[in-house]
Amino acid sequence: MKDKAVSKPVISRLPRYYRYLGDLLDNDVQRISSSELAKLMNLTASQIRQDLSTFGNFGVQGYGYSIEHLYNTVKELLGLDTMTKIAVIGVGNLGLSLLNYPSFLNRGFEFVMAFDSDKEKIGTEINGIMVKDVAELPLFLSYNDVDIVAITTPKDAAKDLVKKISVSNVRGIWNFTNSDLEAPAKIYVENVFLTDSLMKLSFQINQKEILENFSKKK
Amino acid sequence: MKDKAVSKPVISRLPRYYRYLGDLLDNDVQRISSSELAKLMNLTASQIRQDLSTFGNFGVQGYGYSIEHLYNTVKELLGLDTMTKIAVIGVGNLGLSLLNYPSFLNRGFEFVMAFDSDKEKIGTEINGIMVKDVAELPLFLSYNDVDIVAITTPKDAAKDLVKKISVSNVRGIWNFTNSDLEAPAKIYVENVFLTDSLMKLSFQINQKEILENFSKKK
DNA sequence: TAGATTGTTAATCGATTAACAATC
DNA sequence: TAGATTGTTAATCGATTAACAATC
Repeated sequence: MKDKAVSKPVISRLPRYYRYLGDLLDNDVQRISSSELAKLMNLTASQIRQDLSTFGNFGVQGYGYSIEHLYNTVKELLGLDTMTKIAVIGVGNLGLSLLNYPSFLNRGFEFVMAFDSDKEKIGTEINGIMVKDVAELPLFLSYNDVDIVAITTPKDAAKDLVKKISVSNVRGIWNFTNSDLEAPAKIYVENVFLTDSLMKLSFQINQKEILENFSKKK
Repeated sequence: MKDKAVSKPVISRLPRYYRYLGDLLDNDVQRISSSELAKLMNLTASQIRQDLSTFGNFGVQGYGYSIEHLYNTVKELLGLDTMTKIAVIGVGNLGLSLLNYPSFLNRGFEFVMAFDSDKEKIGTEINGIMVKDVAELPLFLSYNDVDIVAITTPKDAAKDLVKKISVSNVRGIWNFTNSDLEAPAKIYVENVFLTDSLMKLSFQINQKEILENFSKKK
C-alpha cells in the first residue's frame, strides 16, 4: 500500500471494475488474468495491474486474480460494506428517481429522509421514506448521522443549503444542480451535470460539421 | 484551426465554459482576460488560452476576450445554435425528469417522442410529448429525424434497443442504464452512470478510513 | 520443471503549466 | 508610446503503456 492519495482516473475506474467483477461473479467465473479482464473492459492489461497495485497485491503469478477476492476488495475500497446514509433534498422527478432507484439499497446505500419546500409533498412518503419540510434540515442533520446529501433542487436554492450542510457532519454532497457549489474542503462534492453531459454528446455527434464550419469562417 | 480531433479533457470543459460565460453575460460583463476567467473557474490562465486556441483566435492582445463573442463561439461549438432532436426511451422517474427538465428546451434541444412498454403509459402525454409503444421505435426512427436517443430503461432492455437504433440515422445515445453499451462506431455513447458517481463519492468521503483499514490488513 | 502471469521499473505519451515574443 | 494580455513554443508533470525479472 502506497500512502499517497489515489489518483482521480483510478478512482473513476473503480466502480467500473466493480461492475464487471460483479457480472463475472454472477456467471460463476472463478479467476481471471489481467489480460482477459482488459479485453473484456477495453483497457490494457498493464493499466489494470497498475490500478490494482495502487491498493495492494491481489493477484497470484501464473494464476491471475481470484474474482471473488478482487470483487470484495473493490467493494470494500468503495465503502460498500458499510451503510452510507443519504438524505435527498428536492422531491421532483429527479429526487423521485433517486429514492426509487432499486440498486442503491443493496449496494450499501440507504435513504434516511427526503426534504422539500412544497407543502403538498411535505408529510408524504416515497418508497418508505418520509418527506420533511426543508426548513427542518439543519435540526435533522444535527440529530442524525447523515453521510451524504443529494441536492436535486433548483440551483438558486442550493447555495443556502450548502451553508446549512457545511455546519453539520455531512461528508459529501451529491450535486444535481447544474452549477458548481462552493463547499468547505471537508465536504467532497460529486457533480452530476446532466446538461453538461448532453452538451458533450451534442459536440461529439456534430464534431465534424462544427469544426468544418469553424475553419471556413476563419 | 487545427485539424486533429479535439482532446477529451477540452471537450469536457466546454460546457463549463459555456455556463460561466453565460453567467457573465447575464451580469452584463463585456470583456474578461484569461487570468480573470481562470480565477473565477478555478483553472489556470494558461489552460484557458490553450483550450480556446484549439478552435481559433478569439482574444485580443492587451484586451482579453469579448464575452459575448466567446459565449456565442462556445455555443456554436457545442452545436446549440441548431435544434437537436431527442427521443426518450423509458418513461420512469428518470425519463420524466428529462422530459420535464426546463433548461433543455431553450438550449437547442427538443424532445420529439417518448417510448415505453407499459400499457398504462402508452398514449399519455408528458409535457406535451406523446408516449408511444416502444415496439414502434424502429418504424418511428425510420420516418423521423432523431439525433439522440436517451435510454432510461432497465439495462436488460438496452442491448436490444441499441441494435434497433444502430440501423437508424441516430448519431448519439445518452445512456442512463448502469452498463456499458456496445454500439457501432458511428454512434457516440455518452454515459450517465449514477451508481458509479455515487460510489466515487462514497470512496472520496471514506478514503482515509478505507486506505488505513487496507494497510492494517496487509 | 515449464508456462503463465503478476508487480514494478522504465519508456512513452499526452495534458497542463510556464515563459515569452508578438501585438493590441 | 507603455501596459496589458494574447497565442504559441518549451518545460514539466502525470498517466498510460511496454518490458521484464520474480514467482506461483
